[in-house]
Amino acid sequence: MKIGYPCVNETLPCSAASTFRLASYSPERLEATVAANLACLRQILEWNVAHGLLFFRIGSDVVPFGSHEVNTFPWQERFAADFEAIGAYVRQHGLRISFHPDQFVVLNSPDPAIVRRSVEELVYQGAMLDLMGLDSTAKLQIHAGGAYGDKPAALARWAETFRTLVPEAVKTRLVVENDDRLYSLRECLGLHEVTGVPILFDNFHHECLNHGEPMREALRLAAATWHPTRDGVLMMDYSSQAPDERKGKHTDTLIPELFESFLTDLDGLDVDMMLEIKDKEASAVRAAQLLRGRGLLPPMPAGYAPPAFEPRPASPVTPPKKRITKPKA
DNA sequence: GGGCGTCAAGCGTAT
DNA sequence: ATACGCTTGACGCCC
Repeated sequence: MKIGYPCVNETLPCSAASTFRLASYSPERLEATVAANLACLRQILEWNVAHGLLFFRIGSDVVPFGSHEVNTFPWQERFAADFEAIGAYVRQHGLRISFHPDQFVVLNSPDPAIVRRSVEELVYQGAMLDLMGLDSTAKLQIHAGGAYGDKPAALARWAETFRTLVPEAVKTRLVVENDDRLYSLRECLGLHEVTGVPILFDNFHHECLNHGEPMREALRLAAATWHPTRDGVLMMDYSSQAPDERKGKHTDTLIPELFESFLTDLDGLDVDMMLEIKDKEASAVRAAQLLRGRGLLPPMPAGYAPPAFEPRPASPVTPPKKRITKPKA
């Protein structure tokens, strides 16, 4: 089992997701930003190894405007050696890597232009994994997309796009995650049956949207869609409901009791677990400690001391930030 | 040098 | 009709 967290390390003083405004685009700016992002990515991966966290989701903005037409900079060639060096580090330490292209990637949109841009974004993110020399167990994780008032037709469109418009290099890496409002685990499993695409399991989304499958059973249904050698072990996102917040909002920090309860449902199934929790590596470190205590992760080297994180206030003193409505002109 | 409006991209839902 | 949330963070203008 490998434990990880997405995109951002809040301990390190660098960011692997620096970007800039489209209006500020220049080749020089692009080159400098990618160089800084890759240098930081390397630092994050080293920090993770030092703390026993072997799963990481890289942010979509390593190459700003990576699939935008404004970006004609030959970043693949310019940074080939840098990507390869990071890939060598990943392989050396047995790290698992994923990307999660964001909400604009919609393979089942009725709008061909949206589908085309979505495929281009997947090609961009897949190319980074290719440049790192990682095998097909490194994944690109997306959702099934919109419903457009007719989910069966929308799912059929997804499968047809996958079959005809998604290049082979992306197909081998693409996985679909059950979401919390539209496409449940069961519907994603239907997509797997038609296309063979593995289903990335999100326990929190499954709590929000399901057909009565118990967690233990749901985990096994998803795990069965992953080919052991081609895809690797099941990737999953772990989170839980933020107390006293809108339904579907992720918790700010790991709630150990709920996590331990989830481990009961896991019941020995091997997974690589991404903690989608607001305080990032702090909760990942705690989860890893908890798992080591149960013998589910190997012990850290003698003398290892986990970092001390500032305990967060139990409830914010300031009211939640409210977006100010823009006054009409 | 702090505050805050705004940022490439889509979709469904709440109000 | 409009605003919001989603992996939100951080850019960059304004004072």
